[in-house]
Amino acid sequence: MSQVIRKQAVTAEDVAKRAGVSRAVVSRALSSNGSISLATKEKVLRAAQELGYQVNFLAQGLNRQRSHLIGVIVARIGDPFRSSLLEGLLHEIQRRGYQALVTEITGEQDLVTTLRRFTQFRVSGVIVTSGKPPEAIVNECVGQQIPVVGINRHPDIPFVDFVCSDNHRGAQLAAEQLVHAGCRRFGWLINRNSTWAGVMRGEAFEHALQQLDVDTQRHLRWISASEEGYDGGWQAALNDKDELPEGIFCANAQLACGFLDGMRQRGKFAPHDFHLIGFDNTPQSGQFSYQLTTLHQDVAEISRRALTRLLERAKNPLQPSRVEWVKVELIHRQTSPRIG
Amino acid sequence: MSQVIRKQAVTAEDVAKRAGVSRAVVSRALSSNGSISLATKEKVLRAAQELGYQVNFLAQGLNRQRSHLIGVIVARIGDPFRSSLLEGLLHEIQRRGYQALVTEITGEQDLVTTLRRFTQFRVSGVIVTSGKPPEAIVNECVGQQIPVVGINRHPDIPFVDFVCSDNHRGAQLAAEQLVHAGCRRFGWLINRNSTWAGVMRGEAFEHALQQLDVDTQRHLRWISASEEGYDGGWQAALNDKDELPEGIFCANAQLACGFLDGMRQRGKFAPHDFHLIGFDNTPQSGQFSYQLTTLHQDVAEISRRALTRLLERAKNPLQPSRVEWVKVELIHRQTSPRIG
DNA sequence: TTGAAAGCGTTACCAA
DNA sequence: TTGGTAACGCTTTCAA
Repeated sequence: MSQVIRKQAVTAEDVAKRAGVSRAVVSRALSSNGSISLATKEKVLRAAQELGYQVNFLAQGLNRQRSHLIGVIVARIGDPFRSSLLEGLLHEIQRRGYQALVTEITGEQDLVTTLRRFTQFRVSGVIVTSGKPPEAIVNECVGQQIPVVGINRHPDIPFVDFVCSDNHRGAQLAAEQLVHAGCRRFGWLINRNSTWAGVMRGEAFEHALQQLDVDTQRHLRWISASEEGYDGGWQAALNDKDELPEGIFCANAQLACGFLDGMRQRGKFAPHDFHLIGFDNTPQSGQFSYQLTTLHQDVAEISRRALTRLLERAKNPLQPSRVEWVKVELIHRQTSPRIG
Repeated sequence: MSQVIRKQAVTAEDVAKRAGVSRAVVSRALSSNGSISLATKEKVLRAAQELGYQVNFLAQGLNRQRSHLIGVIVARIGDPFRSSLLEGLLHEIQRRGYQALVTEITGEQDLVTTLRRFTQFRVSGVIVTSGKPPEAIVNECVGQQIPVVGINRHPDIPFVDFVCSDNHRGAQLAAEQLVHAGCRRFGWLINRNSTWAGVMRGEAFEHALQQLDVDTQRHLRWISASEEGYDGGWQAALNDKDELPEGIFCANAQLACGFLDGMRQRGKFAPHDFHLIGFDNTPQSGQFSYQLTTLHQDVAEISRRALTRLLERAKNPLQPSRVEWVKVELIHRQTSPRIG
């Protein structure tokens, strides 16, 4: 039979009493901070165990001026890539003994509110995976010694670190694959109001094609989607009435899947009628119905690096801003098969 | 030029000094808790504004014995339905002025750790979307007056509320659709170690078929997937060598998409060779390549109800456990088209 | 090594 | 209506 016993939480005071020592000793025993004899330490730990003592993180954080919380800013987690990034971050945050505070923002203005709220909780760090926080509010964080790291964001804020997939290399791999596959006319598919990462991939793609002697003025065409995600790609495929390029590179996976489906609807198939390479390598892109050739973003590695940067900067807040480029890998699937 | 000014956070003391009042008055002015004259209130608010004062939530929480945090337990957010549920919950939590503490668990044993950690932050409530927490630890929460609500979980813990999609009604709608579409032999696709919700859908499906005069002993067959998600469905389709049922109901969307693809691989297509109805209505199920007929789970409504339950129970912790069934809707798409 | 005591920033009770 | 003050539970300095 289940019994609910209403009880006050056990405090350090209780443990101290039971172990016959002072509150201070209890604190030392549990935080291994300050000297204590092995005997008393064990005595205290046993007492704590017996009483089921749990530190009150609010009190601890108040005293230390820092909680064990890490704030994470996300957006549109319905998007498979974003949810897998969040998953990676949660995993890493928890692995290192922190607890994630997650906020989903829907517009840039939410960023200020959110960041401010994070500071009110005295977070140990902030991870921004979406939006571009105004420098003023980021400086408030920096001023309060709260490390901030941006993921796949434009690295242009002092004292903030950035971890990005290597878009440059990714675009290069895509360009090489398409050129070697024999494509001569190219397309670059991206939605309006794309993120910095998307824009960068496009520029890098153009540059990489030029390096491969493609006359991008004549043979590279931009295909613009009016909205983001699957629907954007779908619409773009249906609306684009110009000649279909032979090799298309796309800013992300969702857009690519939508485009692929839109083209199917029009009776055009990859790789027969065109080649298509996406970005992200979401689970969906590997499914039977898509089999999208794509650049893989190493979410686990990105997450690890983000946390490492955060903890590094906590130790040394004023070190110069660092940018880390995480390796990407070309996954060969049906929409642009491996050559040779 | 950006300037980082290192500064201590502004405290209520600072505001008090500036407004020429006591700390206590500042607290009242901001929390509208306790009496205060309009004049002084405005004076204080102005001072707070000028100094950019932000309440320290750690201190506030310590004093009030309750933070503005709500703990959310999730798993496998790579799964589209789960990420959209999380999205709905985050939205609702933020809308009500709380902050979400999110933990992803990978096994049942993480639940205890997580729940305990939530209590250490003195959360205002806990939302469990995955796993089955041991009653003992839930009772610890209840004992500390922390409301707990389960989503799509088996409602069997005292003093805990539950919000579930109406699986019973969903299965009934599916059965009716399939029967009316002329199916005579039925299949029920689910993965081993399914959640309670999945199992319930299966039982309800069987029951609904019986109500429609189907001899389920002879004409309902279970198709079991050895793993969950898309891959589970895919494998099930490839491995299942018995006669293909005419009408198949599936425990969730991912499994259904995988099954659909696996069948395609085998040269079988819906709705030509069989009908298929899934659950969840994830974005993917509406895409051109799947067009899955499916039961829609109203994530927004589920989230709203969950929060409402939580706040209700905070006021009245010992009220009897409540279960709310949220309406589901059959979305007619290609894998089992609307009849007539 | 240990304990006393001074915070950490709020809130809430109780007098005034 | 207001201000003083005692919590809230923990950490850390400083003496002992």
